Amino acid sequence: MTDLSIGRLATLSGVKVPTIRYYESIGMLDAPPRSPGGQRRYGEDHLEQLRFIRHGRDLGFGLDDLRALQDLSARPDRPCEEADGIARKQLAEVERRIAGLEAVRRELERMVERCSHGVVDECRVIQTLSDHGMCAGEH
Amino acid sequence: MTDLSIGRLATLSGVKVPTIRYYESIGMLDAPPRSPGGQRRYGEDHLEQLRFIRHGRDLGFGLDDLRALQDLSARPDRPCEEADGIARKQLAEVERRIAGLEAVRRELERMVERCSHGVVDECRVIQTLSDHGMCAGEH
DNA sequence: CCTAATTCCTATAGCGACTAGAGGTTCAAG
DNA sequence: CTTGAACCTCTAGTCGCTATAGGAATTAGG
Repeated sequence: MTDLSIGRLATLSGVKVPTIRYYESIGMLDAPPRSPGGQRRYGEDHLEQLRFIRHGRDLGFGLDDLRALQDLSARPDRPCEEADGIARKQLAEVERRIAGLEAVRRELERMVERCSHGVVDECRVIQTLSDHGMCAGEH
Repeated sequence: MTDLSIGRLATLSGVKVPTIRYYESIGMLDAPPRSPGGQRRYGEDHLEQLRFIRHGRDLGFGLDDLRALQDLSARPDRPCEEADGIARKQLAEVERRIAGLEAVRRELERMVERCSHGVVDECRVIQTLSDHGMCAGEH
């Protein structure tokens, strides 16, 4: 029975100490038992739980979605439609964000490429931001 | 001399009314004169300024960067190096974000594709989040 | 066993960039 | 002149943390 301090758990999970306490405070992570002096003492199960959250966050899931996915993973006999739906929704959102950022990247590239390195008055960067007509079709 | 209400300015600029007031409160947008009853009355210059901000926000610039760019655009005789630098920094940031999201998209696609639509216990979505080994190399 | 350094505790406030709501006032159309 | 939409200020909330203050507990070394 491993007996991890919060700092050790932070190192092993890649989640910072204040973030772990924050997760506990909002009910994302189970509250662990405490040492005689009142410090948190975690076990393997907490480490698992925290890695689950961490991985989900890295994939861009919101904490609400992760709570739902956590609840589902605790009920292995239920159909996985809901989990699948959450993942698909997230995939769609990520694709939407990529598409938006690609458009942004193209416009930024045009800005930067055409910059003549002269004075502000002729600067493509400032001009692009000022001339709303150049981007009217994009948003 | 156009004399726009805040609602009209919001419609013309695509920036919401509370956001316009927020921009004024943080000094992003010049405070306009007021009607006898105390309501804001905007001119063309404010519309220009707000469109500049809006366009910059759409391109992902932070308000600090936009403040700097605004200051530069008011000094047309200065070299545009700084503006160029801000734009390049933003382009790099956008490229970084796209790369991250592409990796996320690939992992989400694997999750969703392999979902067998069975029960949670065999669900690829939940498994992927739980099995940290599957993603160890990616973050 | 004692001390010093490190880690831990709670509680509160702040970040960016808004958004929402309450409760009241002004304006413009009919 | 009335009505209802739009406006006003102020405060608090959103998301997911992060930072700070002021202490208490733990651990490593001597």
